[in-house]
Amino acid sequence: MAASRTPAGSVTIQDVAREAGVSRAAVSKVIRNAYGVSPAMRERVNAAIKKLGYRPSVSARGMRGATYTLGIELPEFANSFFTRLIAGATTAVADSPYQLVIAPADQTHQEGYRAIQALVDRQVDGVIAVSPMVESAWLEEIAASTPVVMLGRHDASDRYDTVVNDDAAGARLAMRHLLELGHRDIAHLTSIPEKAVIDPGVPQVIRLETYRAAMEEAGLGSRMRVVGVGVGEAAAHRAALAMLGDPEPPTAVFASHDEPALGVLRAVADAGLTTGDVSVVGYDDIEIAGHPGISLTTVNQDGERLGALAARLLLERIAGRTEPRHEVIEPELVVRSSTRPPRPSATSARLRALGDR
Amino acid sequence: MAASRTPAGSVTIQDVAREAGVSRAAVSKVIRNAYGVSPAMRERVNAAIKKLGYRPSVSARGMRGATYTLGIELPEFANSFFTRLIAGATTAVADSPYQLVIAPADQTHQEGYRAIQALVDRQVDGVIAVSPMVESAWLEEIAASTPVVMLGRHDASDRYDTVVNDDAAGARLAMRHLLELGHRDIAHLTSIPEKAVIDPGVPQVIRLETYRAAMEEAGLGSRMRVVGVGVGEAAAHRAALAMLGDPEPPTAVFASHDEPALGVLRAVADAGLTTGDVSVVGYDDIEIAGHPGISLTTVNQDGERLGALAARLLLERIAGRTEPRHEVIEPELVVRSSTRPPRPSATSARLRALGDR
DNA sequence: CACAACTTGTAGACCGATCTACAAGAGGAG
DNA sequence: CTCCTCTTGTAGATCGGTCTACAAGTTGTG
Repeated sequence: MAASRTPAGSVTIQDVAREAGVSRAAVSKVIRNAYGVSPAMRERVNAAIKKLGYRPSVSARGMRGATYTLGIELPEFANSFFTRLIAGATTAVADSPYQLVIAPADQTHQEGYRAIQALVDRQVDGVIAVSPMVESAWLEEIAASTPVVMLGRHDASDRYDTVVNDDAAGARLAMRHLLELGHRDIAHLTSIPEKAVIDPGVPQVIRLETYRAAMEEAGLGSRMRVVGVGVGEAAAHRAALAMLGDPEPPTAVFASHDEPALGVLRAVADAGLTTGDVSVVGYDDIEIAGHPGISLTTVNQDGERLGALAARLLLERIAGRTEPRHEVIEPELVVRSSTRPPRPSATSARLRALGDR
Repeated sequence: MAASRTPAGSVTIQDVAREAGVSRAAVSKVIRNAYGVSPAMRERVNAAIKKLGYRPSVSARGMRGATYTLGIELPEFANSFFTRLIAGATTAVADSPYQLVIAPADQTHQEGYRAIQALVDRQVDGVIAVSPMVESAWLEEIAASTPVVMLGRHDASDRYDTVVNDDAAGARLAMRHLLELGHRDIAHLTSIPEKAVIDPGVPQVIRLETYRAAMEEAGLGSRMRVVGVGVGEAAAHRAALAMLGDPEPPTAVFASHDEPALGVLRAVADAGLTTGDVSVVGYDDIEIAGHPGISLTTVNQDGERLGALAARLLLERIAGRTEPRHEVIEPELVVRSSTRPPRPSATSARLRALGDR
């Protein structure tokens, strides 16, 4: 009952060959721009292709040659930073014969593996992956047969390429900004779940370590406060509300990403406070951060540039490059109105009152 | 020099057959859960599969059978409504053997065709598409060989399924809300570009027509004001700024999507006004709309539900259903603080002054 | 005990491309 | 004119699965 998968309309290379009066091999040569084709034959074949509306089967191609498909594994779509990557990659491959295909991976731990494997199973010619959580050894195994570019990984393997922004530098910018404004009670809200075991080299970990180092350097080691929430705005909102209810709440929060930073902003508003009371810094510079209603100070890592660069590296690998490349992009601090100098006395009094009730 | 595409590690069905001491056909049966397999053989084969780490090649499978791949064509990632669809579809196929794969299509006109075609070329078992712009006739041709579910299309074909929200009802909710607040000068900002020729049946068109009808019904036909901007927040921002500079600016703006509504909000802030001066209503209820800094009144069309429903319909089609199904989801108005009663005298005076300078 | 019906596994064609090896013909050199 | 090289096109193996047809064995029935 199910419709036939190859209906009458489906035209194969054989049909084109018959129409043009040549062999299958000849048609194959023409569509691949291979050597050994006379202009006359090329023309006849192209005419036949056009006339019949022929489209090569990617599956059949994949069995021997290339699929002209690049796979991107993405762990999250809610965070618009990730979607910027796609925009960058899309434009980078726009006038290549390659088609981009995205495999969504849920936040859960195993999903990164599943999605990348699914792409490899589908014979993509190369993979760009954004899961910082998968093991390096496993990736190297994949990379042995399929070119791989990893985004946001600081562990430099010589089997795959990496593109990262300098998370240490970015986090330093954020912390210096808060310290220069005069903040001393600076909390860090990280997307690393409490008590999770995680590779070092993951952006969040580097941002966390940089926070710690900056606090120590400033002689504020005793005032460090790190809250590990998972992924998502909602979790950050809850954690921030709890934090603001503390007897001694922080005067500034540095969040590991913009998304949780939005949650903090929401919590600040919910608590009847403003960013004059509690400064907030994010990381990513997602689109909405610049909106006047949000106006979040954050660290910009140019997502489109990262995505485009990753795509270019992947194309180079496919073209034959084997020496690894590891690109680092410099982040920039974007100061908006979510960060202000602290109001020491008034604020702490007011917040203490809030904590008491 | 390029790495071999099928390295030493690549294990085929033949290897598994040898390891288990059975035929290729037997292994094939086991992995497809086909009839005619004894428990003993199943066990041996599964053990061999596990031992060798065998993964079936999707390309090879695609040549005869299924690829267990569902394709989603998406025109936009910046708009988080679209990404919600993915979340819904992902959960809907989570415990099916199918893998979701997304093909990005740029905003430009031809891109929808290109992306859908790319998916079909890759032998996906079914397609969910969100491009309202592609021609129905072309889609029906595609649908003849590959099951298709269209999102956000009101033209009910009997060759493919559709899932839409009731755009007319949603737009009516928005308009009624503004009218009940007392607004009379209501402008409509639509993502339809000026002077574009577009299928009726496209959500934006239906929202536009509903706006017109509501204005006429309320006796405000002469006060209709429609501005066609393209896609994107920035374009809406520019258009809104121009509109607010008018001698007689509107007291409320109904935008065809949340994204341009954000642009209007930004323009309102830039002009030194608030939503007390100019009310704004969007459509989609994207995540950020609920944030206190934005607090946009909008029409919620449950993206996740739409996506999940589309995926379910697609799975049904793949399973053999041939009668078309056309699902309509009822939207809901979400009132937040971006809509307030108009301030007739003060506002117009102030705005007029603004227009004069 | 003969024959039917069912179960279990295999052989081999097939899907639609790519790609190697080679044949036929054209042009050039000596 | 012969031999060599280069160009142009073809035949046919090959990729890794699926699936049909069938053989062999097992169980049931009258």
